[in-house]
Amino acid sequence: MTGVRVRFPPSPTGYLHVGGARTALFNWLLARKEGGVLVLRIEDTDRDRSSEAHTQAILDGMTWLGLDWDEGPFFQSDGVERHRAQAIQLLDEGKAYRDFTDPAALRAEAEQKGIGHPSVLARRYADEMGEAESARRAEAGEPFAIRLRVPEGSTSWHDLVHGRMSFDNADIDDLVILRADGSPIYNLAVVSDDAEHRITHVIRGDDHLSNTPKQILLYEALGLPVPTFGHVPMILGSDGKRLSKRHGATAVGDYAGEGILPAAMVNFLALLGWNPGDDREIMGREELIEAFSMERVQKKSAVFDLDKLGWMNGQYLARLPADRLEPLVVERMAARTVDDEIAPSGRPSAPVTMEQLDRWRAAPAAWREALLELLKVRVRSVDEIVDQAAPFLAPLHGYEEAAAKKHFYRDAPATAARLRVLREALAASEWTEADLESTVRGVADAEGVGAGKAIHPLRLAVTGRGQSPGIFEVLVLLGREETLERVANAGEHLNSQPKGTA
RNA sequence: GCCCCCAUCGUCUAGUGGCCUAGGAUAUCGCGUUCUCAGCGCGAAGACCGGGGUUCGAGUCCCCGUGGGGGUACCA
Repeated sequence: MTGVRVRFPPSPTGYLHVGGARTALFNWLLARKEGGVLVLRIEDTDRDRSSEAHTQAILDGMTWLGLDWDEGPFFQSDGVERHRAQAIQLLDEGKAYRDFTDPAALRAEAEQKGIGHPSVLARRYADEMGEAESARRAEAGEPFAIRLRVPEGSTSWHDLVHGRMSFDNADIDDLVILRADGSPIYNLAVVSDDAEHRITHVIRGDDHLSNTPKQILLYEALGLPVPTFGHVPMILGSDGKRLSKRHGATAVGDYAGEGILPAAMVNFLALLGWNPGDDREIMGREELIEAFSMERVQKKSAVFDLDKLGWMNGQYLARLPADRLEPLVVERMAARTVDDEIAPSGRPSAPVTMEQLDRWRAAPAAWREALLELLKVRVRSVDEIVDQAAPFLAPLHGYEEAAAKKHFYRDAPATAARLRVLREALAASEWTEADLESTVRGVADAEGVGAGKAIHPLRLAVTGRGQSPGIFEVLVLLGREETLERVANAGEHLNSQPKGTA
């Protein structure tokens, strides 16, 4: 019997957070591994902070990651009648009681009397009042909250990641389960909904560890089957603090926008608090599902390490076939396009001009794919590909300063002369990698200098940068005409430089 | 304050009493390949939080401390 039913219940108060995404992933992996069902439930009971836009953002995040769900999305708010009925049921059965006190006043009084839990006062008042009086005041329309009467003893469970867990009930206060305004409180709502959805395994963040005994008490009071719990570690920022905005991007959508591949993100997230038990790191979806097990989930919280995410993304990028990479590149280019024609190129994350985008689209597929083959192995994100593709798509707007200093201006007259020779040789050369190479090396030999003396200025001349893929591959893609023009431009640039030698 | 969880290289982790002079990955550094960058190959440096036990033997078990995290709401 499989019958595993898990759930992911985000609250739509923001975008899909990487922590939430990781929790969702573990649930998804477990469901897929066991042939079970993943239920998506939007916990929208906090009306003030919830929004439809956020709900959509979360669904989008799930979809982007490729985490599909089998049932839902359900909405917690749709269950309030049931929640309320269950609170009343507990009241009727004497497992809960009415609290007529004012929350702030009760808290103040408890503090003043040195009582840890305000609820002990609430319970005392309820008991002193008696059921008849309580019912009478409720009947009279006096507002009241409903609190669970926590029994004596202790509450324990076997946690899938922490093992045996046990809490003394004396440390658990009589939690409110229904507010005075008739709305249910979170702990009742989750329990009710999870039972309603026949959830068998509650896999959630560590931060719910101390909610668990309260919820178990609720299951028991309501006579509902208690699911299996597994509390996965939280994800922290680089400083060991809870991951938050100030650590940088925390929404999965941010990473989509930075050119991270969903497969890389999934792989990376899976390895945060879990490992397959061997040295594998790059693991595809199916491989992850196959290897996943709650037994290997870590107890220790993990730090979200951008460096490693970047490395992993680079691995995925390098392995992605160019024809599948192409649409992603176009997407990122389009997203970064600006109307300004003279957007500075050569700077990382520079805006993409319409001209570049148009040229890309106009280029033959074979050319685009050849370029991607060259670029994809030397980057960590799709956006870096966009950056590095720029010199191939638009005229140069200047030369990288440090590289120009080194390869142009150090001996400007000689460099200019050499570029002239180079241009002539190139003009006469066959346009294949091998021919270009012997042409360029031939020029260097003839001048009695190392090949680097020809190659580096040439690279700078045609790409405007000090770094690029192999120069001969670059020339082939750039084409004869464009190459000759750029080399000529570089020569002119050097001649017009008053700097002379350095 | 009280309750709870956690603790191996900077980071992700392997390790379930002897296989550990602690393994892998990332990041860092060096060497090689080479026209640069990236990649790739090779190598270096880098950790069992502290103290007590238990045991012939402890990174592994127990206790205390310390540190970090979470909870303690008529938030979710």
